[in-house]
Amino acid sequence: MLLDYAPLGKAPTSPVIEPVIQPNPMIAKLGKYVALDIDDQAEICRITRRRRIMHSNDTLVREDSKPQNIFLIVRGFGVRFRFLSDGRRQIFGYLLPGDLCDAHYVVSNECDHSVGLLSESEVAVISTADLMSVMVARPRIERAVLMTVLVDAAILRECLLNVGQRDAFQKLAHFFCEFHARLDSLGEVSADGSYSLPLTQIELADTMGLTVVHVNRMLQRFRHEAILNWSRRRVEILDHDKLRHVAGFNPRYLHLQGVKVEPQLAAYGGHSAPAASASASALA
Amino acid sequence: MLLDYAPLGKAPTSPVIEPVIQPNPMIAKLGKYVALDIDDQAEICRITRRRRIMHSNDTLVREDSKPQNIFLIVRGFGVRFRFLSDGRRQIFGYLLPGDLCDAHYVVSNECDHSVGLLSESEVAVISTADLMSVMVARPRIERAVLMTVLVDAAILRECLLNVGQRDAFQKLAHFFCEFHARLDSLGEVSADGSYSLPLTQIELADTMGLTVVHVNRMLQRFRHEAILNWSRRRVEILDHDKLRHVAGFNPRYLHLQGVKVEPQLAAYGGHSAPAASASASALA
DNA sequence: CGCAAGTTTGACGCTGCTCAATCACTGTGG
DNA sequence: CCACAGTGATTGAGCAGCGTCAAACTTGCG
Repeated sequence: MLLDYAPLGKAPTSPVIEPVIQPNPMIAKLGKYVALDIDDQAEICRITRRRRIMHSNDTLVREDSKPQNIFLIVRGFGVRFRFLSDGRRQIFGYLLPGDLCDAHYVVSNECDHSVGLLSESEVAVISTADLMSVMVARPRIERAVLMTVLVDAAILRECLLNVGQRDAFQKLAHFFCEFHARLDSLGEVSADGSYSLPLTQIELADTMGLTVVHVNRMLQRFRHEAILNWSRRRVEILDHDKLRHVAGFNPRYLHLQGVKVEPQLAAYGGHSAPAASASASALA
Repeated sequence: MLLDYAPLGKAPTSPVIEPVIQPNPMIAKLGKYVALDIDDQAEICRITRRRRIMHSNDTLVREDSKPQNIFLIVRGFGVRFRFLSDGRRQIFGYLLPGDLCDAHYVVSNECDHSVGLLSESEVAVISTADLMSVMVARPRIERAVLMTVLVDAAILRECLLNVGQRDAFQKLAHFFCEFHARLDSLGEVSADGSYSLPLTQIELADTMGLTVVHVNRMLQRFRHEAILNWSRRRVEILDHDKLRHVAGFNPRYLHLQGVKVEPQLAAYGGHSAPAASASASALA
């Protein structure tokens, strides 16, 4: 459901999409939930201007630290996780372009988990103070952030269901379905249905509460049953129906439904000069 | 027990603490995160005025339905859960007095899970339209709702860690620690450290992804090791240190820290000076 | 080229599941 | 007042899914 805030800018003079200055994945993401007006978009551009290129295995946020900054994934792939004292690790979820990592510090600036990167990534560095003041000044942005947090929670619930109730084979099937859906909505799935996933089997194991050895055996089973092929950081889905069936997958919880944005629109969901934005009109 | 006085009649007697006539668990809860002014509180009272007494096993929200109302637990005990097609059930969490069930419908009014009651409960019935408009009109309330959603997500992450990484004995230990902490912050733990928990072993099993049989055996082990006693819907902690040690429990994720409110203050909105100024400065 | 990280394989064993029966408690109706 | 049913708790025997340990192999990278 989208809130119908009236855009404050003047009405569009033509249905033609305005020229775009800067593609901004945060606008693309938040715009899925709330129709942002031109000033909202400008503010988002402003606070996400500071960019940094970071590398695989870099840590964005360390557990127990009190960061002054919040990060946004612009390009790349992040993980949320926590270690137990005995070395076991639970992965809580993955961050894709447009994902904020994370709004959580608004509650308490002490982190209850770490965030790392799984590939070379471009991140926007947002000062917490900036984000806070923008959220106070621009209710639509606060609402959109609330929405993303709610969707994250839905993903987390699904993950809990997965880890708690399904067997190893089903867990993996569900995992691959989820990433297919999420990456597809970002336009990151190739025409042949394959997608790149920069994880190791260790991450898969730590996501589902399994061991690497067992994950490996299940992957072999997927290959053997001609359902799916995982190799060199790429997932190739051979039989999507069978995969969905094994997983019992229902993408509803991802809340990607009607709002799948065309790749070029998503990329250009950014700051446009005088009139209503592409994403706002797509959502009206 | 909870009567519906209008709080507007009395003026604040001091510049810091604005007395609230009516004990309202939603105010108590939201007030932990954001300093609500007297008008915020009045609005909350207004939208939570419609009350209903409901029974154990009643369903508040059914998966796939499109509810027009959001419920708030005033007194009692709720569960969030979802069934899989083969009858397995995952419990996502429990709702205690003050908990909203749930803000989730703000994103999409279709529910991805059900909510039921585990004891006779008093619930406030809030129309989604009311909640939405109050959140738009009163940014502090929206912020506070965002906070509660973030805390819920933190609880969910901890639960995932629990289910994914710990063995059955540790899972249960952690569960009992969490409820000790949450109920303690509501003043629901007796002096001897015991608390009432209206669940069956079936619920415990469906919470941790175990079978009833195994849960039962673990409970016997807790008894045998003189750590904890579970009988007739009551948890009696015999050795709190040992329990915490087994669980590896760190209550940080609950975000109950400084803000633990004295029972009588909780009734009055938790609006004590230091906590209020702390969260107020966060908003400034 | 050589090392480190990740993947794959095999043997073995434990944690937790399945199935199935019995027991305890509570509320119901005759 | 008791028979009865329904729900939950408890027990036992047997077993399998997944973990552990250990080693070999493969890939990527400096």
